[in-house]
Amino acid sequence: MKIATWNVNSINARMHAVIEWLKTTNPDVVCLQEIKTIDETFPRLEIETLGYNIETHGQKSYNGVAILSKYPIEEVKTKLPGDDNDEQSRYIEAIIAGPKKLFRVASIYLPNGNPVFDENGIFTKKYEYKLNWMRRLKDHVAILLNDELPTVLAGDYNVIPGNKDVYDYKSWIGDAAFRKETHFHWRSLLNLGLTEAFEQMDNRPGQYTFWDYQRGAWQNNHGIRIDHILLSAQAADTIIDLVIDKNVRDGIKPSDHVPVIGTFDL
DNA sequence: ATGGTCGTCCCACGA
Repeated sequence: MKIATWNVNSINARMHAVIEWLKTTNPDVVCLQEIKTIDETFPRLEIETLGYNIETHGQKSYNGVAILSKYPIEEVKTKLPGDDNDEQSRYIEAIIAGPKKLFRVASIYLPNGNPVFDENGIFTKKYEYKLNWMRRLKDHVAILLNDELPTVLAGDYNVIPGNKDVYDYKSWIGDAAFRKETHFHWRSLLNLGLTEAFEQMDNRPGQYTFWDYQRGAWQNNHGIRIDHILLSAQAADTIIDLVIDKNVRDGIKPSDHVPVIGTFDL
């Protein structure tokens, strides 16, 4: 069972790359982020032709998440609890009826949070929104873990976990992805008992999932590791492999993120 | 030393 996450930075702009990648990689489940379209204009047909069921939680111009699955998708939820005024489409979870058992998957697009400070030196609404979103995610995941269903929480977390996950950590210390407050909430989430798939399976320094379009970041390997697969104990017990598919960053009209793919005995 | 990106949807804004 291959379960992947990929921030595509617009599904409609990325269709050529996405279709090529689906054909060559043949994942069973894909968590997409930044589809940047409403549900009605998601390019369903071409993806369904490749054998996928599709659930989307879209938004005009910004954000938007989706789950693709070769197996039936059940019990879809698109609201992260804790803020009734939150209009941003950043979360979708579902139960997948896999060949061996049921498991849960969530596609997560955690807020970027920059800029951190306003002109008066206090936290911006954007950074407060990020921190609050992380609190809400932790509270919700705590509830999800109660039913002991294998759970795979995959997405663009906009969090650089440690110094080894960025090309030059000193230049990132003030960034919303690397601040101490962000790291505090990240550890708090993991301390629920989640396993970071990359840390369990690989753990090498310099393994990145995002390279900015600007300043020749890809050519200079100025990357950061911000796309993650977090696992409940029941899912972590079944992981066999974890791959960052960095080759696609070299393709035609690439996303600035590359897929992260976990293989599971599920 | 400096400028250098992309997507959305037409204008800046978000990343």
